[in-house]
Amino acid sequence: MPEGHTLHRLALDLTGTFGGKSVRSSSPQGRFTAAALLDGRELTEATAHGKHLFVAFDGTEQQVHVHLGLYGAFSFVEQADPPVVGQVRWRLASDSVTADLRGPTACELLTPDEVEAIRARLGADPLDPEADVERAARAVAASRAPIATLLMDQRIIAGVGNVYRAEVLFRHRIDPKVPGRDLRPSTFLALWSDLVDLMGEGVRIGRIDTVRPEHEPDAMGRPPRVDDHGGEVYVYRRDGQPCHVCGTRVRTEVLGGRNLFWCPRCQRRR
DNA sequence: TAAGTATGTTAAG
DNA sequence: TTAACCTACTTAC
Repeated sequence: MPEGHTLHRLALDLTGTFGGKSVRSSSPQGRFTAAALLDGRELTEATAHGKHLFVAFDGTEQQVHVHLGLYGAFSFVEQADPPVVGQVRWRLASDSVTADLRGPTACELLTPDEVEAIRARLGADPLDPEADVERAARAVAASRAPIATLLMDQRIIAGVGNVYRAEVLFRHRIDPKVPGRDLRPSTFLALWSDLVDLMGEGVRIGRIDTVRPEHEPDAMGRPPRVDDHGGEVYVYRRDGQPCHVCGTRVRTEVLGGRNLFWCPRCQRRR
């Protein structure tokens, strides 16, 4: 379930599990041939920028670059040598833990220049305290594209995916189709600030929860509500169902090749 | 068994 | 703008 929070959490998990240890590295599926070059090396650190993961090893400048794509995932098991199930592109293992990577769009060993080239084309990451928010704000203010498209443009904001964009726009009652240039700068900064909070929470709890306490069903004596993807949300994939705030049916439409979800009543142009 | 779906990106047209 | 790609799981037949 890979939006930016997933990758940052993964970086923490990989560093926590394997950091400072020599690891075994292999590609059971065979498609990551460079895996063998890392076998026996010490994993120094894993880091994330947006939806990209980088894994560094002792004694080489090269890093493994992983992009999970739509359905790539790591799975951790506390076993030294579990049987391989399915298509395992990359297996990392210590004496006691094995991490298997399946279905990534990218899993490759890159030179420092190649790593830098990827980082250079990524925009501000809400999960990076050093992120250049002003640069992102300028790009948004200069664009005629809908804010819903801009939020997912990784060159502007790195790490936001389809769930966070729908949810953060709902939380701020913004019409997804408002052009970036028509958005007040203070509104964009409020969106950004909310993304910092929401995605930080996503890293901590490992899923996307965006519903404010006052809209929690628990507060009204109803059972907790968790959507298919495992989090609690206002509009994402809730098309046809009543808005949690006003009861209007949530709408969906394909925008820029992705499914957009919004409440036509709560999110009106103002 | 087959088809459809998914929190993404890239390259071709 | 569309298709292609990587995988696992759910739903339809």
